Amino acid sequence: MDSCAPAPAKPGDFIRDIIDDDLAAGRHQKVITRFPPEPNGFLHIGHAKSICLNFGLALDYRQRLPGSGTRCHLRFDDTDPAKEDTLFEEAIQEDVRWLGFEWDGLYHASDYFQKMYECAEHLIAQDKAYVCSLSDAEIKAYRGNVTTPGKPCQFRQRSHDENMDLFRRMKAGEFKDGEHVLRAKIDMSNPNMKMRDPLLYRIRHTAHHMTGNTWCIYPMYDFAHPISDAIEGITHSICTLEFENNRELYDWVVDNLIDYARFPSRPRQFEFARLNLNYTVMSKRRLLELVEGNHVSGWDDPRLPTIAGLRRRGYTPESIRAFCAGVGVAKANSTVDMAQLEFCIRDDLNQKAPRVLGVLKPLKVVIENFPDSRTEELDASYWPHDVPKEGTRKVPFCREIYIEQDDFMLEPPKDYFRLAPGREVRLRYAYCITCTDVIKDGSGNVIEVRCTYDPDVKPGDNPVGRKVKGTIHWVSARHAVDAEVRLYDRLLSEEMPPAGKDSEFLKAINPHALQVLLGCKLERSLETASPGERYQFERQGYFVVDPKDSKPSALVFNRIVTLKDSWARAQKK
RNA sequence: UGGGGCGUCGCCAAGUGGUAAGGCACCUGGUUUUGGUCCAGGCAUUCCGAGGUUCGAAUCCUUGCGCCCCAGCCA
Repeated sequence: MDSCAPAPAKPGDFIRDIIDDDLAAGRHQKVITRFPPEPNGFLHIGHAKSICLNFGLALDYRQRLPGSGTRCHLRFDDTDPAKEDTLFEEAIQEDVRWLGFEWDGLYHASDYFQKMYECAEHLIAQDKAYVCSLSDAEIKAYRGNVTTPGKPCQFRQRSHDENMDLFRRMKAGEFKDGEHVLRAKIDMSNPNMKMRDPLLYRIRHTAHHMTGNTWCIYPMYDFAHPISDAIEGITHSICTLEFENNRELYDWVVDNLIDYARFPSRPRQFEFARLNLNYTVMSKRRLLELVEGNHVSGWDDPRLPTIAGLRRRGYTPESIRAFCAGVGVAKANSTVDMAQLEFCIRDDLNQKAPRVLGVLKPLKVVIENFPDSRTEELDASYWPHDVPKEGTRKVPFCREIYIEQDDFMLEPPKDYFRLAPGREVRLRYAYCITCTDVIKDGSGNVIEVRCTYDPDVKPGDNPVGRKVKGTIHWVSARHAVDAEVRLYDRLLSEEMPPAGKDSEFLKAINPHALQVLLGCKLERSLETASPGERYQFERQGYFVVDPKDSKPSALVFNRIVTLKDSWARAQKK
């Protein structure tokens, strides 16, 4: 803020309202949040919403409460050794940083395994937990269902001593996976199914990527999460709506341990609606299926809504943050329109991406009255009049050029103002040309267009006495740089993937989500474009030099997003 | 069916008893050497429905309806 004008009424959201209230009531003097991914997959744009919320909260309140210790942790929720991996942890850290956030402390739930174990023994000592030796099928049966209360099993009566002995032997590795579990002793007939003596620990003879073989019993999420939060002094533990039922258990765990464990805070859980986007999939299961089933090239495939995918697609962190801010934080389940995300990247790149000329589907044009021996070097601005930036390059103009196939029509409709037999168009930054003839192949396809140019109208000038409505892009045939261009579009061709539990959604994959174009003709200046650089190919869209596959000798561009195209939209009607 | 949540424009979303913000999308028109950008205008007499309280209700009460979540030794 460099203005002394009163800050505009901040949008705010219900979480900030709660925090403001907590601060005003003196319940907290600082705010500590955390972003707690499980390292078993890549982050996607839904996580970005949570990241922006949690880290954003820390940033905002640190400003308001300087020196208070307000912060946001990154914590890996690594309580299930079978699914988690260091590989994912590295990718997650890279993604969080790329989005523009830095954590105040990196933690693992596994850092607290010893403490959690002690808490479990404490609960046993307090008769608040017991070792249950039912099979998983029996546990399920005893739990009842949403309309039928569960019922206690015989093991619920075990003595403290027996429970303690069994639990210690579980830890010592005396039992096989599944033989016993530790459960909270709460209420088997509680209307909230999460409270029907939930499992706290299970036996897993599996090496953990952080703790190795130190443990063969691992805490469940509902036990590990509140304890981790409380140990770290988290004040506001923000999660998604599906955990609303778990909040009662979260509170039970904290309340039953807070005096014993002397937690530095009494954290509270708050739930907000996770992000859903149409024309794509966001669930871990579906993303995993796409990757492992080789339906995409990997976690960073530009068709995916993963952070890595969006990054490779050419999205900017700023655009993703703007998107998250625009979407807001609330409690109603919702599905945001992909058009909103596309708007954000166009809006950002409009100011950031230099304009260049590139012909994707080339059609040769010969300008008959332009000498073959001549080359003109024309000035072309990198920026349109409305972007306040300086910079130009020279583009060579010759007798033979390429234009876009879509910019020529044999029998154009009246409102088509590009090139057609007898029609005149302006070549961007160059001359006006008139089509005098076309050359077709054996099957009647136009393979070359013959034109003449008006030497009296200098590049940059307007012809006198007539108006030339259309301007098209072009590239000098002799100077063009060949490139591969990957045209990306929405992952799915349907707004919502079929609901099926299985792989139904695969049928909704948009076959045109990736179209590879070879032999595209780009202007000479792009020869030295380097990986990660973004450009606007005028009249077509925003493109990025693929960070992985592009080589100086074999350029590869990814289409980030098309430009809005009111002509194409009008055509559909 | 028990419990927990949620229902404001096509999609998000403010609003917390004083007479429906904003963004996206869409539609009009203008500017334009990008059919881009930008600019101007339009876009909910009504807030899931029905009653009620009140001078006044999206906001309070009652009662329906709809949708989501919970029956993993996943998170």
